Amino acid sequence: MATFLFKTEPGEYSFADLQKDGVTRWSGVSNATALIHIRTARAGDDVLLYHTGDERAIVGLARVSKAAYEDPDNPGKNDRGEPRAAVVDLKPLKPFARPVTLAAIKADKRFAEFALVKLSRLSVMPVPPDLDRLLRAMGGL
DNA sequence: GCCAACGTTGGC
DNA sequence: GCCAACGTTGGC
Repeated sequence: MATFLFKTEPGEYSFADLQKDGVTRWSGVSNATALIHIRTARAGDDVLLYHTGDERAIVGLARVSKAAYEDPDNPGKNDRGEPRAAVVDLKPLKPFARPVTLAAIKADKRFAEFALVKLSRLSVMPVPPDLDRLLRAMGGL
């Protein structure tokens, strides 16, 4: 099972909103690289939710409850026959006991090659298993 | 508010 | 196909 990191602007949709909703369709990803990653998401995969803007921290753990599918509100295929706009359904698992800040991640050399650090504009990225374990430990999970 | 680091668009 | 101009994201 894979783990991903999804970014969100908490003023638009926060982990608390996800907890309130119970399940949500994660739509609006338009960046080509982010779409490549989200298309690989399967039911049961985990998602670390990161708040951009003022918070800049991983705040919660969520789970993919429905694998990547074509966004019904933005249908169409790309030239490889994949959904042009891919979405997943996401449900909350639990908030981090301690949010893991971007500053803490950047301060740790083990994260030097992590996409969150290297590709600051990428909104959906895979989390390697070793970094996944580290982040959960740092977050008090 | 600024701007670095991208991605996208359109003229050629 | 190249690249200048423009737009966007998100950290600072």
